[in-house]
Amino acid sequence: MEQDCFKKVLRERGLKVTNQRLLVLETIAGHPGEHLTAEEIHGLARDRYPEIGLATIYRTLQVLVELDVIDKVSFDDGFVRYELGDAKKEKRHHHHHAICRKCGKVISFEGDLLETLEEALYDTEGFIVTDHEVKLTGYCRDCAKEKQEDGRSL
Amino acid sequence: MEQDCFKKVLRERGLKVTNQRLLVLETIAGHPGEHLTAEEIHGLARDRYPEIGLATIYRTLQVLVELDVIDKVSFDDGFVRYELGDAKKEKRHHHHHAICRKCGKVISFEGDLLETLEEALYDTEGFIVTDHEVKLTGYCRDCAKEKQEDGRSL
DNA sequence: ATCAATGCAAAGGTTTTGCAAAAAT
DNA sequence: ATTTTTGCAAAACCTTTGCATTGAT
Repeated sequence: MEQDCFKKVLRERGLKVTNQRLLVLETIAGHPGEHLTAEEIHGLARDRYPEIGLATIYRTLQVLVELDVIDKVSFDDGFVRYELGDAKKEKRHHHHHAICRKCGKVISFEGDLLETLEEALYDTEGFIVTDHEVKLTGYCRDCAKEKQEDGRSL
Repeated sequence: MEQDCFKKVLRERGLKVTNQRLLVLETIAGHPGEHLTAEEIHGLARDRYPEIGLATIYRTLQVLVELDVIDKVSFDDGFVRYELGDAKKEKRHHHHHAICRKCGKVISFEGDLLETLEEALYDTEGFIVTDHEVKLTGYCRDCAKEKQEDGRSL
């Protein structure tokens, strides 16, 4: 059970197991593939626990990031977003994102290209990689089309 | 001359060539390899142009990003940072960053691993990549050592 | 002369913090 | 019983916006 593991990790660090912390984790885990903001998580969590405060969400997210349970991602739209970390489950997944500069649409995909890079970084700098993110920016199919049309009309 | 090219790009888009815009670009160009925040750029720009306002910095940065002259990067420390874009100079450089989770140190390095990924993305999704960033998080040499020691002592 | 860009100050929106009350160990 | 965590509200923070003035074409 995923939850027991989380409880154990909390206790190992001397942190307390609270309903709020379990709920935040469950909320994120319940929306796989999405990139929720703190406020979105707050909204979802309140469905099941109406008195939970936004500050608790933020504080819990910090804890979860620190414990490597979730990852922070940012698509440069002014929000920090969170998604379930891969580190715990398998050795390495490899979630990457392509972000449209025009409409902001995010395409997620997987790929395994970074092993050699990460090894080289350890060899040359002694840097130990615990997570990675590949962020591609550009134009999605629809916006690329529009952009081409705009160019013609100008 | 880099500046004449920039002036041309501005005029092509119907934007005006102002001292402030030139100064912001020069400021960023004058600090290669650094990842300046808006406020840092403001501070540096004011040395040469004391009356320049922070709002102008932000507005100029937006323009420069839109013109592909600079790139936005974020190291999840609450600041958006800017660096000179590579797109203009050569076909593709490939600046990547390794960010220490503990001390925040950023190691920049280069690598060319993404061509196949970008081609695949175009083939499957029609997504046109204009920029990319590889962000590795982990522990730098010093912090990795500390972390190991912390673990022992607990 | 026209229209965009600037500077200032105020507003906006996300995230953090202080503190008393509540909950977990 | 002790210590952490919560919730609320206020504060802090970076960034954007409104508007009159200045500056570029």
